[in-house]
Amino acid sequence: MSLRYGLLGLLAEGPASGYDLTRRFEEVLGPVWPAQHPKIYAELGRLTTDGLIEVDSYGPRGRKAYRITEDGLAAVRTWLAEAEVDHTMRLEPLLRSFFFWLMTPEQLGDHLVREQEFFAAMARRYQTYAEAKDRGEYGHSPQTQSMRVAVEAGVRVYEALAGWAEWAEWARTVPPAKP
Amino acid sequence: MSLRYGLLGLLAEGPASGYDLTRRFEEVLGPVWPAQHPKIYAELGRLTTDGLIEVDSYGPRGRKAYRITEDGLAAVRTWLAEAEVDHTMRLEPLLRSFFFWLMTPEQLGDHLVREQEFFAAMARRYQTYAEAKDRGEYGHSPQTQSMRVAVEAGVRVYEALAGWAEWAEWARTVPPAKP
DNA sequence: CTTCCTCGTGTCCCTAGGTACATGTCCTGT
DNA sequence: ACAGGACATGTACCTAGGGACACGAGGAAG
Repeated sequence: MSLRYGLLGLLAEGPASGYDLTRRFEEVLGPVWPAQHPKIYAELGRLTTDGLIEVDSYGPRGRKAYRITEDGLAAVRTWLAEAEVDHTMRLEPLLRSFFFWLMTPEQLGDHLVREQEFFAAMARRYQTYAEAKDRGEYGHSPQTQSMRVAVEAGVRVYEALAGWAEWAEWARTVPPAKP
Repeated sequence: MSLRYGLLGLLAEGPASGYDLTRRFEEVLGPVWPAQHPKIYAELGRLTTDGLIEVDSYGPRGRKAYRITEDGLAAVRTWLAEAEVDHTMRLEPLLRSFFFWLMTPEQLGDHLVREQEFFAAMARRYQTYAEAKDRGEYGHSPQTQSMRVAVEAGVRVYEALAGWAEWAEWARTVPPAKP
């Protein structure tokens, strides 16, 4: 159901085509909620049938821009305010960490360094966005303020994971003193 | 594919039944990789066919304990060492944050407080595990050391999210000074 | 002795996610 | 003139996830 509300949420900002939404999903929402174009086009069809969105305009190359309806706006708002938050976090790197003891020290060292670098790079990337937003590069609309909040989450979570990988590498190299 | 390797990883620690594995998944791996029993039993069947696990013993009430084979152990090790890490993180609370601007201030305040409490409680829960492990309550086997590393990730990520929710609430109440 | 809970295995089916395939258009640079 | 890339929409199909349904056995407490 989250894809549905993700699309409605994006359309609440203004009309957009399936192609636009696909790009926004991969650029913006990608890391927290991946969605490929086949799913998006299919869901747009269903949303239209349900009257939550409607075609706003037709453009070149068969482009169809959709607009959110009153019902659609009400539906996202209800979801945000009333639907229970799903806190499950599916994170393969953490699943793997349960099985680190099956790796050789060299493999593990390698792995942790690469993971640390990956997470640190992601943290920096979000940090850059955050700074651009704080300089006002994207304006001060409510939407960009929400975006800023989301970006902050990215910075903090990726920094936490980078710190964790570093700590794990340290804990591996310097094992706790045995009594 | 991760469920498959999750099961193999758990079986690498010793024989277990589908029921055991279901409980370990929901107690231990649950927050990072949920799996329900129907999927687990089905995957155990496939793993047996592929010769990666075999039946270790039969118990009361039709209980079947499985044991990992040499091939199975090799398969997890290969996965850990060679398979590309999937970094996608599917996190509904962060998806929602992109759409905070659609909520009323009261709804958002409420939501953020509840989220902050949830994440803080999770962080405390993992902190408790971590402390118990550091006191040596679960021994010092390689498996528990890996578990300790995984738990540390839980503590750090949930603390980061709790801090984020608190920051968001603060940023909401005290908006940045406009130039 | 019976009731109830936990243990224990499994099927069915619907929805969601993801890859591959298919097709056509407009614009830009050479 | 034409080649290549970005724009744009869609179908088909396979796998993964998750809830509902189904059934039965063993053990503990009353």
